[in-house]
Order: sequence, then C-alpha cells, then structure tokens
Amino acid sequence: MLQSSLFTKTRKEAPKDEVSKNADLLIRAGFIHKEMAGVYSYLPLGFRVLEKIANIVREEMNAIGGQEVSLTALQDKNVWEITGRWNDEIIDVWFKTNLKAGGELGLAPTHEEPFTSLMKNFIRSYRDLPLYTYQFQTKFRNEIRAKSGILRGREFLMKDLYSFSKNEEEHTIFYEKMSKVYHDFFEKVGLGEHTYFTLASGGSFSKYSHEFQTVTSAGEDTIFVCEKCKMAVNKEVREKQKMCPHCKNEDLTEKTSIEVGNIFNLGTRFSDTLDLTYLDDKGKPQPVFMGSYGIGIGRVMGTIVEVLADEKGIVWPKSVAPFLVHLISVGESEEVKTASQEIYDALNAQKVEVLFDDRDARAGEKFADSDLIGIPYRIVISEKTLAEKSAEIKVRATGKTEMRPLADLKKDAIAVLDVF
RNA sequence: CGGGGCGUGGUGUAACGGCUAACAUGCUUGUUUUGGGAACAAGUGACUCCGGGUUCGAAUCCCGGCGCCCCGACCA
Repeated sequence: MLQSSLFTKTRKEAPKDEVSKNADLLIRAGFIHKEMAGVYSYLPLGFRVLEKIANIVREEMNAIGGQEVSLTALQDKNVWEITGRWNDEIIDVWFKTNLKAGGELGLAPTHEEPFTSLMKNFIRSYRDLPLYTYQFQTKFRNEIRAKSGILRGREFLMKDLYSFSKNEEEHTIFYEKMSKVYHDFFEKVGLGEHTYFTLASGGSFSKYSHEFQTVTSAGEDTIFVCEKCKMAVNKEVREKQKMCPHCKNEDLTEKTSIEVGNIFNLGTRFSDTLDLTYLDDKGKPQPVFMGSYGIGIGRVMGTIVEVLADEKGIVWPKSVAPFLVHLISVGESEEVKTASQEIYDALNAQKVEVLFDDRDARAGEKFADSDLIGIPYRIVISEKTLAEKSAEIKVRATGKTEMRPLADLKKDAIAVLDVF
C-alpha cells in the first residue's frame, strides 16, 4: 500500500484525554479513533492488525474442530430470564432497550444463552457430541468505568467458543486441549513469555476457571506467578487454592497483569436451565456438558502495544503487524524514485505485505513515523544505498541495521529478511 | 457508584473579571533544503462544551447540564 494514499496521518501529540500507552500510540500512529469513552473505531492500519489477530485465532479454533458461526448481538430477553441473567443485579453491564412494537431486548454482553438455546435445535443424540462452535462478535458491556484505551471498552470484538460434550470426562479432554491452543496463540502473537496460565475464580459459573494473564503495568488484575512452572494464581482465589503441587509460597511473585483470555467449565449450568439434553446410547436423556472460551481480540492488540512498545513507538510482532515491510524512499532523485518503485513492485509480486512511504517528506519525518507505526522491517532506499546497489534493512524490534543488495530483495525478499 | 482533576482553532498549551482570545504544531502556497520530526515568507483555522445567572464588562466568578481522564469499588 502507498502511504501517500493512506488517509490516516501520524501525530506528534496524542489527545490529552488519553493517558494509557496503548491508546496514545495507537491514536498517534493512526490505528484507531476514539468515538467516546470506551468506544473506538479501527482505521486501516488498526483494522489490519485486528484481522491478523482474529485470523490467527481462527486458524487455531478451526484446527481443534471449531465451527465458525455468527450469532446476533441483539438479544431476546426470554432466554436470559430463564437462566436468571436478564437481572441487572446478576449481569450489571447490560445495554437494554425497547422495541418500538413493544418488548424489551438487550445487546449481548456474552453468548452462553443464545448458543445453548441454538443447540437445542441441533443436538439430539450422543452421536452429535462433542461439538465446538465459535464466533467473532462485538460484545457490548455497559462498564461503569471504561478505561485504559482499548483494554476495557464498552464495545469490543471477542472470540467466544462454546464446547458441548457428553460428560465431564469428554469436556476435560477438550478443556486441556484448548489450554494448549491458547498457549500457542499467545506465543504466536508475541505475548508468550509474558503470559501465564492462571487459576482464577469461576465467577457465577463454577468454583474455578482459568485465565491467561499477561504481565503489564497497564493491567488491572493481581496475580501470583511461579516462574518454575510458568503458572499463576489470581489474587481473587489466592487464599482458597494453591495453584499446583510443586509450587511453594516462596516461589511466587506478585505481578500486575491483564486477562487476555479465559476458559470456563460451565458444567450443566446452562443445559440444565435451558433444557439442552441428548439421548445417550441407552436412549436416556442426559444434560450436555459445556465450556466457554474467550479471547478479547482488541484487548490482545492493546496488550501487545503495552508490552512490546518502546520509547519511539509501537513494535509489532511479525504475526500481527499491519505490514511486514515499511519501504522508505529518501530523497527525490529519479534514481531513488525508480529504484524504490521497483522494489515496491517486486515485494508486491512476491506477496510481501508492504507499506511504501512514497511521500515527499524528509528522512527524519519518515523514520520517526516508521518507528511510531512499528512495522517489523524497514527498508530504506536512498542515493547512499543505491551507490552500493543496495537497500538498508532495519529491524524495528532490535534496531539492527544492515545493507543488502537490491538484486537479492528482488529475487526473494523473504529469504533476505528471514536472516535477521 | 464514591473521590479527585479537566473541557479554549484539527492537536497540544496560554491568557489578572477589561484592547481584535495568544503561542506552538498541523494544514495551504512559494522559495531554499533533503539520512532522524528542516528554514524563511505569506495564508488558513475558535460563537472559549451547552444553558442560565452575577457584572458596565465573563474564556475567567456562580448555578445546572453534558462530556473526558485518573484513583477506588466493580469486572458476567
């Protein structure tokens, strides 16, 4: 993509009402736009990142047998009244409104009820189970206090998967598989070494649940981490439960963190109340055993910014970066223009995602913008580099800089970049 | 929801109750520049959040509303 055609521009200063690092950088670099407290729009660069993250999740969910669907955000209150969760005292983040024709509805803050209810139409026999289904959906939560940029918003994109199993045994097998998949996911998006599998409260669902907590000062949870086994326990259940047999109290260190994913054992809480049953091999009705598994896509994006950014700007991991390469032409000579256009064309031909800063701007401004936007590889072409028939390659994360022949980039850019 | 802070050109800031609301940045045009946010010049851009009130006079003081941020509580 040509940067000159990108409608967003970088800014030197963030609006004063943004204090959090993620919103500050994402707004200055042009990834997001704030509509109101806790509500952000995603602009071209930001949307690309969001999609990258979602696609990684999608691959993982498909790989363990998830079937993607898209349920509605508008919710009929009836099914929620059956489970008792239409009550504002039980779920205090409802956005509710009235239909003009009469009747009350709400914007889904989560989707246990509609998924359970939906499956009553499709689950009949033990042969139908287990079954896993998921979606990417905008969730609406009327948070009393939105905060920390895109980390806690009132409207946000979430992946939620629901598992339907015959019994607890079958459920546990999947639950553990999902834990592993979540680990892989956080590894892939660059948060692996900061993210801990954490024992936490099960809320209204069950005694315990598991969260994936990323250590960052921008977080709002407190966890106790054991580096030995890479696990943690949330403060909320700290007194009640030790996290694992080989962790001693003195091994644990207290950290501030943010919940980037969670997995819940729902048991038969929803299938009992909503009457979701199947016939077992003896023809007897049994309640379906359920689980739910969430990942906040926007929150993961914000967390990546919080954890990996440096004083110059954002640092995207390759897996989620809006582009792999930021191509920058320095100088306005015909040679530079021609050479950078050729490299741009060559990268596109090789299906390398590239943002080409073709603007008529000075080097300093382009470099500063590039650092702010945080694309993994920067390739600079100037009269200096052309004198050596080369381009300068700089790695955003490490600052490592080296020259590489133009011919090599034209032949196979990925091979050239992979060395770094 | 309790506490605190704050609303002024697109953005960041300034202005004692008193001149045509200032400065920086951005944007436009021109000249000169061209490897780390260039220089000069000329432009552009604000009913000072909204509504009342006090006053000869309000961005400034008072009341009400709306909005934003932070701390705490809360977080299915």
